[in-house]
Amino acid sequence: MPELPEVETIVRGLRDRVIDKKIINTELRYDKLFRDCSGKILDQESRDKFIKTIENKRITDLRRRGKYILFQLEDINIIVHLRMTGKFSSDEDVLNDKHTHLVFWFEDGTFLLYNDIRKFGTFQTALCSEDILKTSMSKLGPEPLGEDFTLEYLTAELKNTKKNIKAFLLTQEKIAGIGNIYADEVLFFAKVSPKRPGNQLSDKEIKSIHQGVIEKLRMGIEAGGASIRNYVNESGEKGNFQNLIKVYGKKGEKCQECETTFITETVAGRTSTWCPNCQK
DNA sequence: ACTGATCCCTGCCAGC
DNA sequence: TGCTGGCAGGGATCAG
Repeated sequence: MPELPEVETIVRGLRDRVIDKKIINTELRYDKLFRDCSGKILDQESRDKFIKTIENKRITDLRRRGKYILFQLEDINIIVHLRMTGKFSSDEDVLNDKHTHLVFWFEDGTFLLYNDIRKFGTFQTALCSEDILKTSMSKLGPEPLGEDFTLEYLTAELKNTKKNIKAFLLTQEKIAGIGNIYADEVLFFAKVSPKRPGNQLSDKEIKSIHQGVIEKLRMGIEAGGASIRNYVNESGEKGNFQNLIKVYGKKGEKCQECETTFITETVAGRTSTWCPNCQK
């Protein structure tokens, strides 16, 4: 599942491939893919209109914000969220795959396709900059690898919440880009149980969580993401972070630090795995 | 302020 | 073998 490091890997790989390319045709095969800025599925008329609007536009920029990918097409924006299984590819073998839902054809004969087995991914259209402000992307909290994610910020937010730390880490409005894998890994790193309320964490624990967020996400990017299930980057390559995972998904396995058997339970509505001995 | 359920969707796996 | 049911998962949304 693409989280910040996976999305970052994809965007880095895609930039050279699509920036400055002019779209001459948009082949949409799944009616529910496009949404408006509030997330509502576009009806046929709006869809057709939008596709017409981006015809002959150039992709002028491609950026990541949290887990979102922002395509800038001159004056128009498309905000993509890959959710669980969304992928971009330029592989001809995938063109006719039954899960390929969109193909952008470029002037130079190349193409970019979007493939998504579970169809959870979304393409939000933002026709003007005011539209962007209405999307959930603009409600995101600080980038965890940016300068706004300071220890002071994290401390203030955590002291002020009764929410358990796992739920907090997954709240995109507080920190952008963390999902279930990196949340579990960060908490193992920080030796904190996912169930601990934010306002009961010590300064030392908050510092470890802060450090863990930065360290684990950096490791994830460096490894080219985590290929759990079927994540591959824009070139169809797997990442390596799955080999560096210490706790996520290791139900019934033993902690490599202390040999205690991990606990797996639903916390914050997500399957969570942790070491009851190391993580207090 | 926060929790929990529901929805979207398909692949996969266990059980019969 | 082939069916069925349950589960996984991000995030929006809504009820409590």
